[in-house]
Amino acid sequence: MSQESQDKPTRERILDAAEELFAQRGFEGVSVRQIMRKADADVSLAYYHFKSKQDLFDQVMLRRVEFLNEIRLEALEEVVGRHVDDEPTVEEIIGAFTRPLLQLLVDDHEKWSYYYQLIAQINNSPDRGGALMSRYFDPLVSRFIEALNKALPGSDPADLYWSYHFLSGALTLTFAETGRIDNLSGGVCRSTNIAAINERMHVFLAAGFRTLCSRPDS
Amino acid sequence: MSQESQDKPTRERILDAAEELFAQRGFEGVSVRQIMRKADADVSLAYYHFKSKQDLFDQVMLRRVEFLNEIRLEALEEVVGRHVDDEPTVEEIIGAFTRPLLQLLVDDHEKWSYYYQLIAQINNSPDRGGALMSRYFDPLVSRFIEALNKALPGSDPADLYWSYHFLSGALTLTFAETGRIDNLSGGVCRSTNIAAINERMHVFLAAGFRTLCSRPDS
DNA sequence: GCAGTATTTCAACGAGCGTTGAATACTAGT
DNA sequence: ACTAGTATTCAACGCTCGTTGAAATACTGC
Repeated sequence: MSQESQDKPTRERILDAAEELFAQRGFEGVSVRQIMRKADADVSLAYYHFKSKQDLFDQVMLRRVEFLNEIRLEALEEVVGRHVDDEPTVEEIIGAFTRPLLQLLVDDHEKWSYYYQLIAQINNSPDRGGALMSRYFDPLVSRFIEALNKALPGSDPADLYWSYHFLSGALTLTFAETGRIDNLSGGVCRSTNIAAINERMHVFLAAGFRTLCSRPDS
Repeated sequence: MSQESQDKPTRERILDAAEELFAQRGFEGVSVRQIMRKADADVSLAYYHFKSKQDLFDQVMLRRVEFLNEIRLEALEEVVGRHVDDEPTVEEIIGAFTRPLLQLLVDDHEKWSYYYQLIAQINNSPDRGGALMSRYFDPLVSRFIEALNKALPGSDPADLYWSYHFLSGALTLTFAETGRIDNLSGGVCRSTNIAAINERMHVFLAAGFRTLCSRPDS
């Protein structure tokens, strides 16, 4: 249980409650009344602070996305700046893409885990998932793919985009924290073990990129 | 638009309509009335053929899962049987895991695409996704991981399970057909281009498995 | 202490929700 | 034609939904 009804402003309490519930049950799976019950505030306050349920959802998304894009872009620029004559490696670029996210999860799991779960659901939602993810993340992603293209010279663009697609799926399922790997592995692996993920994810993904994007032309 | 109200039995028409709508908007995002409107049948017929909305959802899942598990197990046994003295390669095993699914999508896209989208959503649903996926697929997945363990002798089990986790994320996002890669790539790649996926997915994933599961002990 | 604004409470609206029971139509077998 | 079972229609139940308007309160600067 998360402790609500602190001294936070009402608007933030609503956003926190909405973030958690939307993450777990989706936009349609949660009612405004349930959100406001969790935020410990009257139903109609939702419509004082936000225009509609949809607007509340949008504000939940927007609250954190800009910060995420900033720190990931800084991480990319950092690894690029570290190389003056040559290009960064695939591993370094993918690390810049994934590590800032994992670091936030380590620093403040309560704050970020629900948001990541929400992103995971949206990324895999056939309804409007593609459009939403593109709107919020594609400018950043294009920068990363550009860098990867330089690190893997002569790659077929389609190979690069499909590689990123596989990366995106692996990353967001990891953030969904569904507990399935806990069941499957009989406890050997845990969804919430960020250190274990941090050791492995970039290794797996960089190998995929390298092999798919460096194969001989077909 | 899919053509409903054919000469199919009512129960199947309901399942078809429910499958499509659940896939696109999730369990809570669709009402029984909407399903029955699409199935071109009276609302109460849903409760003649099924016990409840939840039961209808379960039957949608169960209708196809057994067949999927059968053909994928056969594909695995086929590649194992092809090797009498040695073990199948990682590529062959992953191909047995993914190719039957892709083949069905090629053979009858109308029939399978909504079901795959539903699986994609469930796999990334923090609420009950982990439990559902484990229930339906883990017996089969364990067989594949066993085979992969033989193909990658001496692997750390945690590396194997995490590798499968990344595979699962990449596979289900691909099945979600969200159209995001269409946006991102500016049309270079298309979510529905199964041939392009079939060329690339097993290459990317097998490289990930090999590299992560064969690295020196840390 | 008062004006004015920002926030919160209360009560209600029409609509759609999941679900049910009773009445009707259809399809065999005798 | 009668019956028995299966399939379908119709009307309705209590409930929750998203949203709104007006009244009440709390807060802020003068």
